[in-house]
Amino acid sequence: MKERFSKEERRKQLLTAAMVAFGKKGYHGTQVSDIIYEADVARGTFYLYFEGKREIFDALLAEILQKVKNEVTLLPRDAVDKIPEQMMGNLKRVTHLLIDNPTYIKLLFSDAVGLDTEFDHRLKQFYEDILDLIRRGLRQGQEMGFVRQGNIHVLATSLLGCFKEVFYQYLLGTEKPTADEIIREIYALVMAGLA
Amino acid sequence: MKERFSKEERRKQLLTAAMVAFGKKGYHGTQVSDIIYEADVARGTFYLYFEGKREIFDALLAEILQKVKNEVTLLPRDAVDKIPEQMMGNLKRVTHLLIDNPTYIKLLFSDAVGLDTEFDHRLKQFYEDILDLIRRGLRQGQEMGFVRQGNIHVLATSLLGCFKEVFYQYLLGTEKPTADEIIREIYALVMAGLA
Amino acid sequence: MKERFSKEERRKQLLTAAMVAFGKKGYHGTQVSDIIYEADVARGTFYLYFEGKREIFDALLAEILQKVKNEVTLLPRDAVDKIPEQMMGNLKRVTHLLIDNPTYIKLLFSDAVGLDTEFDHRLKQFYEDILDLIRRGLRQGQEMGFVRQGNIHVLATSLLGCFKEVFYQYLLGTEKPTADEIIREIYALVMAGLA
Amino acid sequence: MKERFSKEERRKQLLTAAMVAFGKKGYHGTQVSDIIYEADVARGTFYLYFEGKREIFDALLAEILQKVKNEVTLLPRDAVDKIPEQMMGNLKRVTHLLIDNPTYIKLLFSDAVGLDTEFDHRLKQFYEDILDLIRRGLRQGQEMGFVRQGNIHVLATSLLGCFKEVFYQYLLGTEKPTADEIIREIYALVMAGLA
DNA sequence: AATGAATGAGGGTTCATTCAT
DNA sequence: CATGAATGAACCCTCATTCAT
Repeated sequence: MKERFSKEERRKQLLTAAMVAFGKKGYHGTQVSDIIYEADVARGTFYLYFEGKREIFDALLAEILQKVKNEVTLLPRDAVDKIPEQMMGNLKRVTHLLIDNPTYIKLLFSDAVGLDTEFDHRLKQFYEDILDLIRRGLRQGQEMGFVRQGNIHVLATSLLGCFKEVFYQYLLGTEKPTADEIIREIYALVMAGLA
Repeated sequence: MKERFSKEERRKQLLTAAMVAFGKKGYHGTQVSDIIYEADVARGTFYLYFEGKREIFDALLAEILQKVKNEVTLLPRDAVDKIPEQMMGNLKRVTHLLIDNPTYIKLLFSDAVGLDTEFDHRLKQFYEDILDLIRRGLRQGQEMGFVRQGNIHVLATSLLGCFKEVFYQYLLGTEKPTADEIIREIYALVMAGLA
Repeated sequence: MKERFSKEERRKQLLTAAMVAFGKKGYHGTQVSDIIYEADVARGTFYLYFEGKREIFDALLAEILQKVKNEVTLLPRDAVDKIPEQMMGNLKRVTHLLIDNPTYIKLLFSDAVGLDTEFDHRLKQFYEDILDLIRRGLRQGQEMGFVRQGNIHVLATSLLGCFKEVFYQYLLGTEKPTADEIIREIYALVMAGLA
Repeated sequence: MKERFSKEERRKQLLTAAMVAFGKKGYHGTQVSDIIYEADVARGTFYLYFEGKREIFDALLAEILQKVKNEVTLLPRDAVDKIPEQMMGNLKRVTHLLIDNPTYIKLLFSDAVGLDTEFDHRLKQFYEDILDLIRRGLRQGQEMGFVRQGNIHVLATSLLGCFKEVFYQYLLGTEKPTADEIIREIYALVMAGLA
C-alpha cells in the first residue's frame, strides 16, 4: 500500500500523471494503464477519483482552459483608452503561460481537437468566450476610431488564429520563437498589418 | 455480388465512402464497418484496396493536401508587383475549395490533428511548404518595401493562422461567413492591420 | 490468358505447384495464393480442378502414399526363404524414393500428421497396411524359426518406427546419412535383433 | 465473477484447460474460445496469462518435454555395467508417463509436429538431447563390447523411432498394448538387436 | 476453360471498466 | 481507501471460396 494522501492530493497526483501521459502520447494513444503507471496507483484507485479516461481528460482540459481564461478575462471596461495595453497584456500573459507549459499546447491544440461532439462543444464554448472578448475590444476600438470597420467576426477569428497558429507551429515545427518575439510580431501585425 | 467496377473506380468509391464516414464521426469514431457500409462493399473488399483504416485515411488526406496545394503553389516569380494579386488569388481559390467541401475542413483541421507522430510529420511538412510560400511572398514584399521588417517566421505563421482559424471556426461555430467576406477581411487585415 | 493445357496436364501442374508450396510452408502455412502463384494460374482455375485446399492436399498425399505402396507391396508369398531379401528390397526402394524426394518426407511426416480426424484415419489406414505387411513377414519368419516369439504388433510397430524416425530426423536434423547407410543399419538392427 | 485463485493456480487452470482443448481438436482445430470455455474464464483473462494461442501451446509443450526429460536424464555414468538396467529404467518411466497421459502423446506426436519453423527447432532440440543420451549409452556399450559397431547416429535414431512409433500407433490405432508389453518388446528388440 | 474481383464467416487481440478482497 | 485480477464488448484483419464476365 502506497503512502496515504488526502483525497485532494490523490486527485492532483492523478491529474498530473494524466497530463504527463496525454502529453506524451495524446488522448487516444494513452491508456489508463499509462496514467496509473505514471501515478504509481492501482487501477481501481483511478476509478475512485475519476469516472474514466474521458473524464480525467475533461478535468485536465477544464483546468487548462480555466488557467488561460484567468490570464485573459481581466479586461478593460472603464478606461477605454487603455484597451491596446490591455490586449497587449493578455497576449503577454497567455503566451508566457503556454510557452512555460508546452504540454498545455499539446493538449489544447492537438488532443482536444476532434475528440468528439461533446468535447467539440466545450472547446467551441471556450473559443466563443475568447472571441467574445476580442470582439468587445474590437468594437470599442471601432467606436473610438482606431479600428477600421469590417466584419468583426472574421476579424476576431483571424486574430485568434494568428495566435493559435503560432503555438501550433511551436508544437509541430522546429522553429521555436521566444515569447517576446511572438508577442511583438503579433502585436505589430494587429496594429498595422504587414505594411 | 455488386455491380462491377474497374479497380480505379472501386478505389475512388471507397475513398469517397471513407470521406463521408470520417467526416461524420472523425477518425477515431469511424470503424472500418462504417466505411464498408457506406461503400456497400464487403469487408474483404476493403482490405483488397487498402491496408487498413489508417492507410485509407492517409490516402484521403494526401488527396486533400494535394488539392489544396494545387490551388496554391502557382506562385508569382517574375512580375513581382503582382504578388499581392497572386496571394489574393491563392486566398480566393483555397477558400472556395474549402467552403465548397466542408468535409475537407473537418479532416484537415480536426481529424488529422494529433493522430500520431508519423502523421504529424506529414502535416508538418504540408504546413512547412505553405509557410515557405508565404515567407517567400513576404520577403519579396520586404525587398519591394511594402512589407515591414520583422520576424518572417512568426509573421508567416500568423497569416496562416488567420486563415486556418477562420475555417476552423467555420466548422465549429454557427457563424458561417461567405467566402467573399472571409477573403475580404483577411486581405484587409494583412494589408493594414486593424487600423 | 496462359498457354492451353489438357485437363490432365493442368491438374498435374497444380499438384506439382501444391507440392512445392506445401513443402515450403507446410499445410497450414500454405495459402491457396501460394499454390496458384507457384502454378501461375488464376484463383478460379484452381477451384476448377480441386474442391479446395484440403482436397488438393489429399490428392497429393494419396499420390505419395501410392508411390510408397508401389515400392513395397510387391511382397513374397511363395518362396518363403526369400523374405529377408524381399524386405531388404522394400527397405531399399522406399528409402531411395524418400531420399530422392525429401518433400515426400515433409508431407508424410510433418504436414499430414494431426491434420484432422478424417485424415488421421487415412494415414492410419496406410500405416495399417504397411504394418500388416511387416507382420506377415514377421509371422512367416517366426514359423520358419528365424524370428523369435513376441508381441507381433509391437514388434512390427517398432520396425516401422525405426524406419520412419530415420527419415524424420533426416528432415529435422543436420545429420543426413546416405540411403545406403540407412539401409545397412536398419537391416542390421532388424536382422540381429530378430535372431 | 468466478472464484479467486492465486496467479499460479489460474495459470495452471488455463494450462490444463488448454491441454484438454488441444487434446480434443489439435492445435489448429482449437480456438482460444475453446480454451477459455474449458477453463470457464473470460476472454481477457486468457490474455492476462498468455500472449496468445501459440504461447500457451508452447508453455504446454515445454512442460511436457520437461516431464519426459525428468524421467530420462537420470543416466548412468559411473557403473557402466548398469547401463542396460538404466536404459530399461528410462524406457519404463517414460512409457508409464505417456500411457498414463495419452494427451501428452497426442500433443507431442501430432500437434507439435510441423507447427512452424520455430517450433520445429524446439522439437529438434528436444530429440537431439534424447538422441545424445542414447548415443552415449550406445558408445559405452560398444566400448564394453556388447553393442556391435555401426553408424551410431542411425542406430540411435532407429531406437528412438521404435519407441516413438509405438506411441504414435497407440494414439492412432486400435491396438493398445499395455505399458509392460511395450517395454518388454522394445527392450528385447534392442537387446537382441545389439548383441 | 480461364479469370480475378468480391465475399464474409471466422478468429485473434485489446483495453476501459468493474468488483471481490 | 486501495488493490489488481477478471471481465467482455468492441474491432481489426485474414483467407478459403464463389461467381459474373
